Amino acid sequence: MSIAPSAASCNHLLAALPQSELLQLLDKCEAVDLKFAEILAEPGEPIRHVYFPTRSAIVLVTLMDDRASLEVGLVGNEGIVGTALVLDMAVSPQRALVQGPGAALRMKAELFRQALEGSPELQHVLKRYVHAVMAQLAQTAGCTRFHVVEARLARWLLMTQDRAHADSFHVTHEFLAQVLGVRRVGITRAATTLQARGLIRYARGNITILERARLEAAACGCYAADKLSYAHSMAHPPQRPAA
Amino acid sequence: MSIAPSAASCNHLLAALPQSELLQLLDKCEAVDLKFAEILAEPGEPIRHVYFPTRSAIVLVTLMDDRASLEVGLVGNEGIVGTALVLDMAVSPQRALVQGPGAALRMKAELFRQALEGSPELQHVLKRYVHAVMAQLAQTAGCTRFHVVEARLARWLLMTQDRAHADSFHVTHEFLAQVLGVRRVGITRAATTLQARGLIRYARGNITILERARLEAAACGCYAADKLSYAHSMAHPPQRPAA
DNA sequence: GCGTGTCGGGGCGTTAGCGCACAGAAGCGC
DNA sequence: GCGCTTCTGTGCGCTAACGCCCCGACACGC
Repeated sequence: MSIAPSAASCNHLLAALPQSELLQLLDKCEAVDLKFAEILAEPGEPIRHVYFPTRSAIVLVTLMDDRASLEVGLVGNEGIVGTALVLDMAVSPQRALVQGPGAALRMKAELFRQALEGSPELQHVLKRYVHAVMAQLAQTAGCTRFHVVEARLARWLLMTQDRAHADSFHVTHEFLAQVLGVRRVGITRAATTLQARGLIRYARGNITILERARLEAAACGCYAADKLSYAHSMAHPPQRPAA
Repeated sequence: MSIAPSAASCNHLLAALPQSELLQLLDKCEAVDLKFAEILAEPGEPIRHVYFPTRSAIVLVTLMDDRASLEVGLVGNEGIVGTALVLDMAVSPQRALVQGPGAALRMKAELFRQALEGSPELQHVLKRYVHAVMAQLAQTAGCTRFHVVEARLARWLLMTQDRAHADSFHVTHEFLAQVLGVRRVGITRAATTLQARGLIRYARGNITILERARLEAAACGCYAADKLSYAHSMAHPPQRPAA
């Protein structure tokens, strides 16, 4: 099975690789179609595949006591699911849950590990991505602590839009509550306000972003901070640090 | 200047290295004595040195809008300050602040980068440490969201005790408030309760842990979870993943 | 058409933590 | 010993979010 490099380069990490490396990698990948609510990894369990989303979005969720959970990462076509492997670990620390169904490339963990070992370029790109994830994680932690639900919701919608590449997508209040670590009612309130202000529209799980610019204004600064930090982490990805 | 390997191996990461690698590394290190409240790194600024604490503790703090800040990491003799370098990045995403003054080894960033490039062993150990840090970051994010100040304070004291290797250390309520991202008064309340229950004692910035076992019971499960997760990440550190 | 499940909305009392302001107490320099 | 600074304790009103429970509305399958 052969995957067109053009399709693969929807993923920014893959796109950052030199053509030759990319082709080698694609040889070991298979194209998959991720279904909504599919679980790609469970905390404590060995990682079987890594995923390069091309047109899909995955949330990383940390599970606390029983009912409580919290999003600690959002992966779209700028990233990869399975960062633990980059850090020489075999098991996932979080649950990876498909939120935006769609296309992704996946690769068996063992093949990925080998590819990594053989390619300093790949290592470099992925290490920088891991750095971006860490920075985002720290930002999210602060955001969760200090910002109100409405602003956090706005931020999340923007981040998702960036990753889903669509103005509208499927997410219920219930799901958002899990992700943001609040009650469903909290989401309802915040979403109602945003809708009343004409920034979004939603009905039965389908959310549409109407006015992106104003939604950005409604979000906390974390959204902008994240973008900046990501851009900074991934700047000049094809170069080795020695360069 | 030569540093005794015995002193160096107070740091778990260094201790995990083969003797030959360790000696090479120590050659490029210098022993320093970190002062309380010293700032080792600022967000956005290039990292000048990495630090291997041997008998000191450093907090990593993410700065939000102006007054607000939040601890996102605690580094003692199990870790290193400057993980960004392991991920091929040159700048620190957070502020690194000395909380427990004491001895550390430090190394110029450039020498460290070279050492890293020349030693897969070192890379391996550090990558696994980065993984542990990430896992802890996710845990902390959830903890900050869901757990009450008292439990979080208990957890923090335990973690600090583990890193400071002393039953008593210097931290004011004000400092703790910054670190846990709450008001000073919130700390006062929680600390008063813990003191009334006989778990700790404090006076003018000097906190003493009296009953560790009961303090562990007062802390949220995150403390235990962290320990487990760290142990898991650092298991078999000297082996390559291929082994 | 009708039931059933999913989704969104509302109410009500409770609570953890906030912001602010002030007061006592212990250490430190001079 | 005096005064300043740092550290800790208290009071008060406020608010974001909680837990719980129920209702209406829409959608889909039969």
